[in-house]
Amino acid sequence: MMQMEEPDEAEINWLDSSAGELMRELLEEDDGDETSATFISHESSIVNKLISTVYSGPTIRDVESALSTTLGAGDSSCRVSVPEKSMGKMDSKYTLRMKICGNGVADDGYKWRKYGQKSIKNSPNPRSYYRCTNPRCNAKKQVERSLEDPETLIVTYEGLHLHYTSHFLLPRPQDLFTAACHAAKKPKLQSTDLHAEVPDCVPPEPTVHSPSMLLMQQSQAEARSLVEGLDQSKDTTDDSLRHGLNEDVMQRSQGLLEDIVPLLVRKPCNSTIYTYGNNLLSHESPPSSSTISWSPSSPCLDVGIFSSIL
DNA sequence: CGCATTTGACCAGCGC
DNA sequence: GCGCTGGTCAAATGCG
Repeated sequence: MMQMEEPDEAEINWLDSSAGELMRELLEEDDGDETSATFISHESSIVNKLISTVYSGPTIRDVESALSTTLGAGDSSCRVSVPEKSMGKMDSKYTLRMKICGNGVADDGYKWRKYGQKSIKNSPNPRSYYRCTNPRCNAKKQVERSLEDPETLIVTYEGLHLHYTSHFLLPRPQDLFTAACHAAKKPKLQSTDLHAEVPDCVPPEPTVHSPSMLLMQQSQAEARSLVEGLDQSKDTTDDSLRHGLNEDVMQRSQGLLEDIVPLLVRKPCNSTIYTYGNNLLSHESPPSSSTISWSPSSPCLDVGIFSSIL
């Protein structure tokens, strides 16, 4: 990995301790022999408290983390880079530069509605304004072609996705089979259609290698990784809570990082060479099925865990 | 018919 | 205060 700007350790530590303290506080409110049913009844309050307390939005660090762990080896048809000017900013607005992928659309796993287009001064390329189609979500993005390289899109994300991507709604493996069959029959490209994400690498048959199944496997691996991270970081975590998390996260989580890092950033057209700042990196090893990395000090990914329970 | 996109109008912020 | 610019709104239009 290249030289990176050090994260704000003080902020991370504060957020982490806040999350830990809140979790302990919430657990201490329990009577100790809580059933999973009552655990479920506490989910909303736990999630709300955690979100309102520790979630400060996705950071460039999260984007970088996702990039560093999810991209494998391959061609350079699609690249993602984070401009250095965005580094170190801990707000919810960040800019990505990405090479135009096969279909020419910067699909990122979310469904966006275009609400405006504006020609920008000193730029021959208009800027398009998109808003997440989910009414509960305030996420927005701006897309414009780079002035220097017309094949590069400059995508500025703003706001948070407080919901699942549509593929989260494929709740069970048996449903995935049906969904995959349906997807294979429906060639229309949707921003949420995984065929648009990986158009050349997946056979249309709903096999275990179909996009949905791969995503399911990856998501479950991610969830497993996250729960393990929770296990290790919270020694005082109640067993029933951990069990409930395990069950729920593993059964119902259809991906976690999507709420923070757009899917394209995580899996940009199955490409494997990406840039970060001015550095070009290539990965020799193939993508693994369990690609997410999680640090207990990352409050944003903590939210990923609990939002998956909603 | 419902939904997404287009596009001109409108508004707010900023610099002079 | 005025003009410029970027961002958003909303009616019109297109498409499946």
